[in-house]
Amino acid sequence: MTTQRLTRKGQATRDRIVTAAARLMIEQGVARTTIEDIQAAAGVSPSQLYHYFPGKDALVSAVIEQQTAQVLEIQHSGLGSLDTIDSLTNWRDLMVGILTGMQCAGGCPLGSLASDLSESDPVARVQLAGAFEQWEGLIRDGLVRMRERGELAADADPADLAVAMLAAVQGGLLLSQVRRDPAPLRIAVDTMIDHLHALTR
Amino acid sequence: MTTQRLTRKGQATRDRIVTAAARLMIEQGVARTTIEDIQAAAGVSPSQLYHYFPGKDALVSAVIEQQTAQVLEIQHSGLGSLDTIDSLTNWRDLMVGILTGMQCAGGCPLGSLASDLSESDPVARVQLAGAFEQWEGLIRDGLVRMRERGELAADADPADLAVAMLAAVQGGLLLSQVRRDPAPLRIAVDTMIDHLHALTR
DNA sequence: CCGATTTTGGAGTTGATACTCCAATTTGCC
DNA sequence: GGCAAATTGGAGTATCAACTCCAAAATCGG
Repeated sequence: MTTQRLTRKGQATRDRIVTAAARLMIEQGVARTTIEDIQAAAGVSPSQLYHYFPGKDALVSAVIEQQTAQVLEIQHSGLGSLDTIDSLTNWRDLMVGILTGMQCAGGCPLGSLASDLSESDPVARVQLAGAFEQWEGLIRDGLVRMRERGELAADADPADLAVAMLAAVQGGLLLSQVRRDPAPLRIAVDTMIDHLHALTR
Repeated sequence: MTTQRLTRKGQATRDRIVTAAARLMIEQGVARTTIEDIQAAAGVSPSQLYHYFPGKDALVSAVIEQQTAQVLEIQHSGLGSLDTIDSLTNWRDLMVGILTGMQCAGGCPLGSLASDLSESDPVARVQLAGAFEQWEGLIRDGLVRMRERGELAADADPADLAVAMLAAVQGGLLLSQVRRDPAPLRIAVDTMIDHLHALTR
Protein backbone atom coordinates (compact mmCIF):
# COMPACT_ATOMS: atom_id res chain seq x y z
CA MET A 1 0.00 0.00 0.00
CA THR A 2 2.99 2.26 -0.58
CA THR A 3 1.47 5.19 -2.43
CA GLN A 4 4.38 5.72 -4.72
CA ARG A 5 2.23 7.59 -7.22
CA LEU A 6 2.72 10.55 -4.93
CA THR A 7 5.33 13.06 -5.89
CA ARG A 8 7.49 14.62 -3.18
CA LYS A 9 5.58 17.83 -3.68
CA GLY A 10 2.31 15.95 -3.55
CA GLN A 11 3.30 14.22 -0.35
CA ALA A 12 4.18 17.58 1.18
CA THR A 13 0.82 19.00 0.20
CA ARG A 14 -0.98 16.00 1.60
CA ASP A 15 0.91 16.29 4.87
CA ARG A 16 0.15 19.98 5.06
CA ILE A 17 -3.55 19.24 4.69
CA VAL A 18 -3.58 16.53 7.35
CA THR A 19 -1.62 18.64 9.82
CA ALA A 20 -3.86 21.64 9.33
CA ALA A 21 -6.97 19.47 9.59
CA ALA A 22 -5.67 17.85 12.78
CA ARG A 23 -5.04 21.16 14.49
CA LEU A 24 -8.47 22.49 13.62
CA MET A 25 -10.42 19.30 14.30
CA ILE A 26 -8.83 18.79 17.70
CA GLU A 27 -9.17 22.43 18.64
CA GLN A 28 -12.72 23.16 17.58
CA GLY A 29 -14.17 19.72 16.91
CA VAL A 30 -14.60 17.76 13.70
CA ALA A 31 -18.12 18.96 12.83
CA ARG A 32 -17.22 22.60 13.42
CA THR A 33 -14.20 22.34 11.16
CA THR A 34 -15.17 23.17 7.59
CA ILE A 35 -13.31 22.05 4.52
CA GLU A 36 -12.87 25.72 3.73
CA ASP A 37 -11.16 26.26 7.11
CA ILE A 38 -8.74 23.49 6.30
CA GLN A 39 -8.12 24.84 2.80
CA ALA A 40 -7.26 28.25 4.21
CA ALA A 41 -5.04 26.88 6.99
CA ALA A 42 -3.16 24.58 4.62
CA GLY A 43 -3.05 27.10 1.78
CA VAL A 44 -4.61 24.79 -0.80
CA SER A 45 -7.50 24.96 -3.22
CA PRO A 46 -10.61 22.74 -3.10
CA SER A 47 -9.44 20.62 -5.97
CA GLN A 48 -6.16 19.86 -4.22
CA LEU A 49 -7.90 18.69 -1.08
CA TYR A 50 -10.32 16.49 -3.00
CA HIS A 51 -7.47 15.20 -5.09
CA TYR A 52 -5.87 13.64 -2.01
CA PHE A 53 -8.99 12.73 -0.04
CA PRO A 54 -12.34 11.48 -1.36
CA GLY A 55 -14.18 13.38 1.37
CA LYS A 56 -14.22 14.58 4.93
CA ASP A 57 -14.43 11.08 6.41
CA ALA A 58 -11.19 10.02 4.78
CA LEU A 59 -9.57 13.17 6.08
CA VAL A 60 -10.77 12.38 9.59
CA SER A 61 -9.30 8.92 9.31
CA ALA A 62 -5.96 10.32 8.17
CA VAL A 63 -5.96 12.75 11.09
CA ILE A 64 -6.57 9.95 13.58
CA GLU A 65 -3.76 7.95 12.04
CA GLN A 66 -1.36 10.87 12.22
CA GLN A 67 -2.26 11.78 15.78
CA THR A 68 -2.05 8.18 16.93
CA ALA A 69 1.48 7.91 15.58
CA GLN A 70 2.42 11.22 17.15
CA VAL A 71 1.02 10.41 20.60
CA LEU A 72 2.52 6.91 20.65
CA GLU A 73 5.86 8.38 19.61
CA ILE A 74 5.80 10.81 22.53
CA GLN A 75 4.58 8.14 24.93
CA HIS A 76 7.29 5.77 23.80
CA SER A 77 9.93 8.40 24.41
CA GLY A 78 8.62 8.84 27.93
CA LEU A 79 7.79 5.25 28.80
CA GLY A 80 10.30 3.32 26.76
CA SER A 81 13.01 3.26 29.39
CA LEU A 82 10.71 2.78 32.33
CA ASP A 83 12.60 1.02 35.06
CA THR A 84 12.34 3.07 38.24
CA ILE A 85 9.18 4.38 39.84
CA ASP A 86 10.86 7.75 39.84
CA SER A 87 11.19 7.65 36.09
CA LEU A 88 7.40 7.84 36.03
CA THR A 89 7.77 11.32 37.40
CA ASN A 90 9.72 12.32 34.31
CA TRP A 91 6.94 10.92 32.16
CA ARG A 92 4.44 12.98 34.13
CA ASP A 93 6.58 16.08 33.67
CA LEU A 94 6.71 15.43 29.94
CA MET A 95 2.92 15.43 29.66
CA VAL A 96 2.37 18.34 32.02
CA GLY A 97 4.98 20.29 30.08
CA ILE A 98 3.28 19.68 26.74
CA LEU A 99 -0.10 20.59 28.19
CA THR A 100 1.23 23.77 29.75
CA GLY A 101 2.91 24.65 26.49
CA MET A 102 -0.48 24.75 24.81
CA GLN A 103 -2.11 26.70 27.61
CA CYS A 104 -4.16 23.65 28.55
CA ALA A 105 -6.16 24.03 25.35
CA GLY A 106 -7.19 21.08 23.25
CA GLY A 107 -6.70 18.39 25.86
CA CYS A 108 -5.48 15.05 24.58
CA PRO A 109 -5.58 14.79 20.77
CA LEU A 110 -6.84 11.23 20.93
CA GLY A 111 -9.20 11.88 23.82
CA SER A 112 -10.78 14.86 22.08
CA LEU A 113 -11.29 12.94 18.87
CA ALA A 114 -12.64 9.94 20.77
CA SER A 115 -15.21 11.97 22.64
CA ASP A 116 -16.12 13.80 19.45
CA LEU A 117 -16.48 10.81 17.16
CA SER A 118 -17.36 7.79 19.29
CA GLU A 119 -21.10 8.13 18.79
CA SER A 120 -21.22 9.53 15.29
CA ASP A 121 -18.53 7.66 13.37
CA PRO A 122 -18.30 3.94 14.15
CA VAL A 123 -15.25 3.48 11.95
CA ALA A 124 -13.40 6.24 13.77
CA ARG A 125 -14.43 4.78 17.12
CA VAL A 126 -12.81 1.45 16.32
CA GLN A 127 -9.72 3.19 14.99
CA LEU A 128 -9.42 5.19 18.22
CA ALA A 129 -10.06 2.12 20.36
CA GLY A 130 -7.04 0.59 18.69
CA ALA A 131 -4.96 3.66 19.44
CA PHE A 132 -5.87 3.54 23.13
CA GLU A 133 -5.13 -0.16 23.21
CA GLN A 134 -1.62 0.46 21.95
CA TRP A 135 -1.12 3.28 24.41
CA GLU A 136 -2.34 1.08 27.24
CA GLY A 137 0.04 -1.64 26.04
CA LEU A 138 2.98 0.76 26.28
CA ILE A 139 2.11 1.52 29.91
CA ARG A 140 1.49 -2.12 30.71
CA ASP A 141 4.81 -3.19 29.25
CA GLY A 142 6.58 -0.61 31.38
CA LEU A 143 4.86 -1.84 34.51
CA VAL A 144 5.72 -5.44 33.67
CA ARG A 145 9.38 -4.49 33.33
CA MET A 146 9.18 -2.72 36.67
CA ARG A 147 7.68 -5.77 38.29
CA GLU A 148 10.37 -7.99 36.84
CA ARG A 149 12.97 -5.72 38.43
CA GLY A 150 11.19 -5.94 41.75
CA GLU A 151 10.14 -2.29 41.61
CA LEU A 152 6.53 -3.42 41.82
CA ALA A 153 4.92 -6.02 44.07
CA ALA A 154 4.61 -9.44 42.51
CA ASP A 155 0.87 -9.55 43.11
CA ALA A 156 0.26 -6.19 41.44
CA ASP A 157 -1.73 -6.48 38.19
CA PRO A 158 0.01 -4.49 35.44
CA ALA A 159 -2.98 -4.85 33.11
CA ASP A 160 -5.46 -3.24 35.50
CA LEU A 161 -2.95 -0.66 36.65
CA ALA A 162 -2.29 0.34 33.04
CA VAL A 163 -6.00 0.89 32.44
CA ALA A 164 -6.27 2.96 35.61
CA MET A 165 -3.20 4.99 34.70
CA LEU A 166 -4.47 5.72 31.22
CA ALA A 167 -7.83 6.72 32.69
CA ALA A 168 -6.06 9.05 35.12
CA VAL A 169 -4.21 10.67 32.21
CA GLN A 170 -7.36 11.09 30.12
CA GLY A 171 -9.50 12.31 33.01
CA GLY A 172 -6.76 14.61 34.22
CA LEU A 173 -6.34 16.08 30.75
CA LEU A 174 -10.07 16.70 30.44
CA LEU A 175 -10.30 18.44 33.80
CA SER A 176 -7.19 20.49 33.01
CA GLN A 177 -8.69 21.49 29.69
CA VAL A 178 -11.96 22.64 31.26
CA ARG A 179 -10.24 24.50 34.09
CA ARG A 180 -7.35 25.85 32.02
CA ASP A 181 -5.03 24.62 34.75
CA PRO A 182 -2.43 21.83 34.52
CA ALA A 183 -2.94 20.87 38.19
CA PRO A 184 -5.65 18.22 37.67
CA LEU A 185 -3.46 16.23 35.28
CA ARG A 186 -0.51 16.46 37.63
CA ILE A 187 -2.56 15.46 40.66
CA ALA A 188 -4.31 12.59 38.90
CA VAL A 189 -1.07 11.07 37.60
CA ASP A 190 0.79 11.70 40.85
CA THR A 191 -1.92 9.92 42.79
CA MET A 192 -1.56 6.89 40.55
CA ILE A 193 2.22 7.03 41.00
CA ASP A 194 1.68 7.16 44.76
CA HIS A 195 -0.47 4.11 44.42
CA LEU A 196 2.27 2.23 42.59
CA HIS A 197 4.68 3.38 45.25
CA ALA A 198 2.45 1.86 47.93
CA LEU A 199 2.37 -1.39 45.99
CA THR A 200 6.15 -1.63 46.09
CA ARG A 201 6.23 -2.64 49.71
CA MET B 1 -35.73 35.36 37.82
CA THR B 2 -38.68 33.08 38.42
CA THR B 3 -40.15 32.76 34.95
CA GLN B 4 -43.77 32.94 36.02
CA ARG B 5 -44.89 34.15 32.64
CA LEU B 6 -44.66 30.53 31.59
CA THR B 7 -47.87 28.56 31.50
CA ARG B 8 -47.83 24.97 32.74
CA LYS B 9 -48.15 23.83 29.17
CA GLY B 10 -45.39 26.20 28.13
CA GLN B 11 -43.09 24.89 30.83
CA ALA B 12 -43.76 21.34 29.66
CA THR B 13 -42.91 22.27 26.08
CA ARG B 14 -39.73 23.99 27.19
CA ASP B 15 -38.70 20.96 29.22
CA ARG B 16 -39.42 18.68 26.32
CA ILE B 17 -37.17 20.76 24.10
CA VAL B 18 -34.29 20.81 26.59
CA THR B 19 -34.51 17.08 27.25
CA ALA B 20 -34.57 16.25 23.55
CA ALA B 21 -31.69 18.64 22.89
CA ALA B 22 -29.66 17.14 25.72
CA ARG B 23 -30.03 13.61 24.45
CA LEU B 24 -29.04 14.57 20.92
CA MET B 25 -26.22 16.94 21.84
CA ILE B 26 -24.61 14.46 24.20
CA GLU B 27 -25.06 11.57 21.83
CA GLN B 28 -23.90 13.09 18.57
CA GLY B 29 -22.24 16.33 19.63
CA VAL B 30 -23.51 19.90 19.75
CA ALA B 31 -22.42 20.96 16.27
CA ARG B 32 -23.87 17.86 14.65
CA THR B 33 -27.21 18.39 16.33
CA THR B 34 -29.43 20.56 14.16
CA ILE B 35 -32.35 22.62 15.37
CA GLU B 36 -34.47 20.56 13.04
CA ASP B 37 -33.34 17.35 14.79
CA ILE B 38 -34.41 18.81 18.10
CA GLN B 39 -37.72 19.98 16.68
CA ALA B 40 -38.48 16.49 15.43
CA ALA B 41 -37.39 14.77 18.63
CA ALA B 42 -39.37 17.14 20.84
CA GLY B 43 -42.33 17.32 18.47
CA VAL B 44 -42.36 21.11 18.19
CA SER B 45 -42.37 23.66 15.38
CA PRO B 46 -39.57 26.17 14.72
CA SER B 47 -41.55 29.03 16.17
CA GLN B 48 -42.05 27.18 19.43
CA LEU B 49 -38.36 26.53 19.85
CA TYR B 50 -37.41 30.10 19.08
CA HIS B 51 -40.17 31.29 21.36
CA TYR B 52 -38.44 29.72 24.35
CA PHE B 53 -34.81 30.17 23.32
CA PRO B 54 -33.22 33.08 21.45
CA GLY B 55 -30.88 30.71 19.62
CA LYS B 56 -28.77 27.60 19.78
CA ASP B 57 -26.34 29.02 22.34
CA ALA B 58 -29.11 29.59 24.86
CA LEU B 59 -30.29 26.07 24.28
CA VAL B 60 -26.81 24.72 24.89
CA SER B 61 -26.64 26.64 28.13
CA ALA B 62 -29.99 25.24 29.26
CA VAL B 63 -28.83 21.74 28.43
CA ILE B 64 -25.68 22.16 30.50
CA GLU B 65 -27.74 23.47 33.40
CA GLN B 66 -30.16 20.54 33.22
CA GLN B 67 -27.43 17.93 32.92
CA THR B 68 -25.42 19.45 35.75
CA ALA B 69 -28.44 19.23 38.06
CA GLN B 70 -29.11 15.68 36.96
CA VAL B 71 -25.55 14.45 37.42
CA LEU B 72 -25.15 16.18 40.79
CA GLU B 73 -28.42 14.67 41.92
CA ILE B 74 -27.23 11.17 41.04
CA GLN B 75 -23.82 11.79 42.58
CA HIS B 76 -25.40 13.11 45.75
CA SER B 77 -27.54 10.02 46.04
CA GLY B 78 -24.43 7.88 45.77
CA LEU B 79 -21.99 9.98 47.78
CA GLY B 80 -24.25 11.65 50.31
CA SER B 81 -24.02 8.99 52.93
CA LEU B 82 -20.37 8.20 52.42
CA ASP B 83 -18.95 6.87 55.63
CA THR B 84 -17.33 3.53 54.94
CA ILE B 85 -14.77 2.75 52.30
CA ASP B 86 -17.04 -0.08 51.24
CA SER B 87 -19.84 2.37 50.53
CA LEU B 88 -17.61 3.66 47.74
CA THR B 89 -18.15 0.34 46.07
CA ASN B 90 -21.89 0.99 45.97
CA TRP B 91 -21.18 4.33 44.36
CA ARG B 92 -19.03 2.59 41.78
CA ASP B 93 -21.80 0.08 41.10
CA LEU B 94 -24.25 2.92 40.62
CA MET B 95 -22.14 4.48 37.89
CA VAL B 96 -21.21 1.22 36.21
CA GLY B 97 -24.88 0.28 36.23
CA ILE B 98 -25.96 3.49 34.55
CA LEU B 99 -23.22 3.16 31.96
CA THR B 100 -24.10 -0.43 31.21
CA GLY B 101 -27.74 0.55 30.95
CA MET B 102 -26.90 2.80 28.06
CA GLN B 103 -24.63 0.27 26.35
CA CYS B 104 -21.62 2.43 27.21
CA ALA B 105 -22.79 5.01 24.69
CA GLY B 106 -22.55 8.71 25.34
CA GLY B 107 -20.04 8.58 28.15
CA CYS B 108 -20.45 11.17 30.88
CA PRO B 109 -22.97 13.87 29.94
CA LEU B 110 -20.80 16.58 31.44
CA GLY B 111 -17.58 15.10 30.14
CA SER B 112 -18.91 14.87 26.61
CA LEU B 113 -20.15 18.43 26.64
CA ALA B 114 -16.91 19.64 28.19
CA SER B 115 -14.77 18.01 25.55
CA ASP B 116 -17.11 19.24 22.85
CA LEU B 117 -17.41 22.86 23.94
CA SER B 118 -14.27 23.75 25.88
CA GLU B 119 -12.47 25.24 22.91
CA SER B 120 -15.36 26.68 20.97
CA ASP B 121 -17.69 28.18 23.58
CA PRO B 122 -15.91 30.03 26.41
CA VAL B 123 -19.15 30.65 28.27
CA ALA B 124 -20.03 26.95 28.23
CA ARG B 125 -16.49 26.10 29.35
CA VAL B 126 -16.83 28.22 32.48
CA GLN B 127 -20.29 26.82 33.14
CA LEU B 128 -18.93 23.28 32.90
CA ALA B 129 -15.91 24.10 35.03
CA GLY B 130 -18.38 25.11 37.74
CA ALA B 131 -20.24 21.83 37.38
CA PHE B 132 -17.04 19.82 37.80
CA GLU B 133 -16.08 21.93 40.78
CA GLN B 134 -19.34 21.07 42.50
CA TRP B 135 -18.93 17.40 41.67
CA GLU B 136 -15.40 17.43 43.00
CA GLY B 137 -16.71 19.14 46.13
CA LEU B 138 -19.19 16.33 46.69
CA ILE B 139 -16.39 13.75 46.55
CA ARG B 140 -14.11 15.85 48.74
CA ASP B 141 -16.78 16.30 51.40
CA GLY B 142 -17.30 12.56 51.50
CA LEU B 143 -13.59 11.93 51.93
CA VAL B 144 -13.38 14.54 54.68
CA ARG B 145 -16.19 12.80 56.55
CA MET B 146 -14.39 9.51 56.14
CA ARG B 147 -11.20 10.99 57.51
CA GLU B 148 -13.05 12.42 60.48
CA ARG B 149 -14.33 8.95 61.25
CA GLY B 150 -10.84 7.54 61.02
CA GLU B 151 -11.65 5.63 57.82
CA LEU B 152 -8.90 7.54 56.09
CA ALA B 153 -5.38 8.36 57.24
CA ALA B 154 -5.02 11.76 58.90
CA ASP B 155 -2.29 12.79 56.48
CA ALA B 156 -4.32 11.91 53.38
CA ASP B 157 -5.29 14.96 51.32
CA PRO B 158 -9.00 14.83 50.50
CA ALA B 159 -8.70 17.71 48.02
CA ASP B 160 -6.10 15.98 45.85
CA LEU B 161 -7.76 12.60 46.23
CA ALA B 162 -11.07 14.09 45.07
CA VAL B 163 -9.43 15.48 41.93
CA ALA B 164 -7.79 12.13 41.23
CA MET B 165 -11.05 10.27 41.81
CA LEU B 166 -12.99 12.55 39.50
CA ALA B 167 -10.27 12.16 36.88
CA ALA B 168 -10.51 8.37 37.23
CA VAL B 169 -14.26 8.54 36.69
CA GLN B 170 -13.96 10.79 33.64
CA GLY B 171 -11.08 8.88 32.10
CA GLY B 172 -12.75 5.57 32.85
CA LEU B 173 -15.98 6.73 31.23
CA LEU B 174 -14.15 7.89 28.12
CA LEU B 175 -12.28 4.61 27.72
CA SER B 176 -15.48 2.67 28.34
CA GLN B 177 -17.26 4.73 25.73
CA VAL B 178 -14.59 4.13 23.10
CA ARG B 179 -14.34 0.43 23.83
CA ARG B 180 -18.04 -0.15 24.42
CA ASP B 181 -17.09 -2.00 27.59
CA PRO B 182 -17.80 -0.96 31.19
CA ALA B 183 -14.59 -2.56 32.44
CA PRO B 184 -12.31 0.50 32.15
CA LEU B 185 -14.59 2.60 34.36
CA ARG B 186 -14.83 -0.17 36.92
CA ILE B 187 -11.09 -0.78 36.95
CA ALA B 188 -10.20 2.91 37.15
CA VAL B 189 -12.53 3.58 40.08
CA ASP B 190 -11.62 0.35 41.84
CA THR B 191 -7.96 1.23 41.61
CA MET B 192 -8.64 4.56 43.27
CA ILE B 193 -10.67 2.81 45.97
CA ASP B 194 -7.75 0.43 46.51
CA HIS B 195 -5.55 3.44 46.91
CA LEU B 196 -7.82 4.88 49.58
CA HIS B 197 -7.83 1.49 51.22
CA ALA B 198 -4.06 1.54 51.36
CA LEU B 199 -4.16 4.99 52.93
CA THR B 200 -6.31 3.70 55.78
CA ARG B 201 -3.48 1.94 57.48
C1' DC C 1 -67.22 34.50 29.32
C1' DC C 2 -63.96 38.23 27.87
C1' DG C 3 -59.83 40.46 26.88
C1' DA C 4 -54.88 40.17 27.31
C1' DT C 5 -51.14 37.14 26.97
C1' DT C 6 -49.02 33.07 25.89
C1' DT C 7 -48.45 29.40 22.74
C1' DT C 8 -48.41 27.30 18.21
C1' DG C 9 -48.22 26.32 12.85
C1' DG C 10 -45.82 26.53 8.83
C1' DA C 11 -44.05 28.85 4.83
C1' DG C 12 -40.09 31.58 3.60
C1' DT C 13 -35.18 33.71 3.54
C1' DT C 14 -30.35 34.08 3.94
C1' DG C 15 -26.08 32.26 4.32
C1' DA C 16 -22.92 28.59 4.58
C1' DT C 17 -20.91 24.04 3.28
C1' DA C 18 -19.57 19.85 1.09
C1' DC C 19 -18.43 18.64 -3.14
C1' DT C 20 -17.84 18.90 -8.65
C1' DC C 21 -15.73 20.00 -13.04
C1' DC C 22 -12.52 21.11 -16.45
C1' DA C 23 -8.75 23.20 -18.07
C1' DA C 24 -3.98 24.85 -17.07
C1' DT C 25 0.48 23.90 -15.12
C1' DT C 26 4.16 21.37 -13.10
C1' DT C 27 6.81 17.22 -12.27
C1' DG C 28 9.27 12.88 -13.07
C1' DC C 29 11.27 9.73 -16.33
C1' DC C 30 13.52 8.30 -20.57
C1' DG D 1 13.37 17.87 -24.73
C1' DG D 2 9.19 15.48 -24.65
C1' DC D 3 5.42 12.78 -22.99
C1' DA D 4 2.49 10.90 -19.51
C1' DA D 5 1.09 11.41 -15.04
C1' DA D 6 0.55 14.11 -11.14
C1' DT D 7 -0.74 18.51 -9.38
C1' DT D 8 -3.15 22.85 -9.14
C1' DG D 9 -6.65 26.95 -9.80
C1' DG D 10 -10.98 28.67 -9.38
C1' DA D 11 -15.66 29.15 -10.72
C1' DG D 12 -19.95 26.73 -10.03
C1' DT D 13 -23.91 23.78 -7.77
C1' DA D 14 -27.14 21.56 -4.86
C1' DT D 15 -28.25 20.99 -0.24
C1' DC D 16 -28.96 22.03 4.26
C1' DA D 17 -29.19 24.63 8.57
C1' DA D 18 -30.25 28.60 11.41
C1' DC D 19 -33.36 31.76 11.95
C1' DT D 20 -37.70 35.02 10.73
C1' DC D 21 -42.49 36.35 10.31
C1' DC D 22 -47.29 36.71 10.84
C1' DA D 23 -51.44 35.17 11.87
C1' DA D 24 -54.28 31.54 14.28
C1' DA D 25 -55.37 29.09 18.43
C1' DA D 26 -55.17 27.96 23.27
C1' DT D 27 -54.81 29.68 28.01
C1' DC D 28 -55.48 32.43 32.09
C1' DG D 29 -57.00 36.13 35.34
C1' DG D 30 -61.01 38.60 36.48
